Amino acid sequence: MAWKPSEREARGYHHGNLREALIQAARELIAEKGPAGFTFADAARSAGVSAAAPYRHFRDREALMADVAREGFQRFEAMLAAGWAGGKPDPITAFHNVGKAYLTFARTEPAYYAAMFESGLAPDVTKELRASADRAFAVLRQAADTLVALLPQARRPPALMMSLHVWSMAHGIASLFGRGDAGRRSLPMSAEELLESEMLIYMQGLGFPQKV
Amino acid sequence: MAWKPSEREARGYHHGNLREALIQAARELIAEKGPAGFTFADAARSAGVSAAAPYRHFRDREALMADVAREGFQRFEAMLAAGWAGGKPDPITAFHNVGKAYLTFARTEPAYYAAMFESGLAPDVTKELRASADRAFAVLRQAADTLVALLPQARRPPALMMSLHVWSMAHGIASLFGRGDAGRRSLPMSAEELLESEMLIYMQGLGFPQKV
DNA sequence: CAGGCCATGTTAATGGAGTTTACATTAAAG
DNA sequence: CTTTAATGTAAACTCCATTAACATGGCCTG
Repeated sequence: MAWKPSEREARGYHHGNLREALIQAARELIAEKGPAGFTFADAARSAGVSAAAPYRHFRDREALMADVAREGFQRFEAMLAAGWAGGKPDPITAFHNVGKAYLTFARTEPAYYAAMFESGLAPDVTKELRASADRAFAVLRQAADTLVALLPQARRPPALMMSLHVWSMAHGIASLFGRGDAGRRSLPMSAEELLESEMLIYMQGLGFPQKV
Repeated sequence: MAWKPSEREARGYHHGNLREALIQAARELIAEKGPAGFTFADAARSAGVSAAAPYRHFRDREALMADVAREGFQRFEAMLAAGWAGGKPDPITAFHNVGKAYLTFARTEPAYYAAMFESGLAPDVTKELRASADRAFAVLRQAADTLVALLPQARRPPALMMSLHVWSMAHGIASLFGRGDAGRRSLPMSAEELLESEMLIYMQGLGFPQKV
């Protein structure tokens, strides 16, 4: 009775990298059925191991979710930083690119995005989670620092406030219209166009010129 | 063997208004443990009936959630409309009051808000749900109509776009900073102040005067 | 290269909870 | 008084979480 000899042969008794495999499985399940749509046992099944195996790597389901979110924030940070591109070609264009990167991430990585923002996870269940989230926000914050420095000192808004404003715009649009999932609202324009125009008007209100 | 005679006497064999009682129970459970934090059976337990009773009123958990959300959108609409107050005392002030009402709703009715926006419910699982959501948005939309009419025709933005922008701001802030739940990020200012300043800058960008 | 440690998985057992079907009771109508 | 639809109940069934006891094999040490 050779019980699934191929699988066992393929990976042996030990999985080799179960931790990452579980995170990957969780991502796929979240993408399929939402952040509440999987159980610890489901993740184990998807990874091809017994239901007890995950306990060697994660205390419980929430710990697994927290690690998915942490990984997500790391990639998010990288994506926002790539959008900013050190302020090239000019700070204002680069700022808009950060906004685009935000929406691109939400659309191309809905599973990470859901784990990060819609899983009901407290931002500081873990020191590491909180830290990675802060690092991602810091990209936005630092971009805002650069931008306000372009304005005459008398009319500089607080950079923290400005970064919170832009974060709320991007997050609002991503949450409401950002994902391709069937159920979303239809729009007369794309989420990207919507955010672009919103940021444009906002920055006009702060007295930025359209271009540098 | 008088099994809980008092309760039975109090309501008789039939509950009388189980449907509403289940919605109420769901709200309390959502407020406690988040939109994923309750089951059909939990709701039944909270309402004081057996686990199978809810099936007489709702096809499944999702149908119950949809009705909570529908009720939520109705109250939401009323709250936004009260904030608008027909454009009194003046349209710009009234518009800001709509924003405040949005945040107030998110804070004072976190259960409704979660069911409406964070439950993973598709906007059109139900005709009624979709309709009630549209009616709530229509308040914002109509306020925007009134506002753009204040601008000289040459510089009028599309009112639909403007309403989507403001919706995304309010929703973004409510989602990120709006609830008192322990886990949220700390801020240098209140969510209300943040939204107020954001809308102010945005409207300045559109060329609105600070006051009428 | 042998021996043994220990991280990693497996099986099995237990307890608890959710869902669902078949049956029971009440209220209201004829 | 009987019928019938609405409303609940009870119990079977399935699945999940969790733990304990055992198995495997990679890798360090001598």
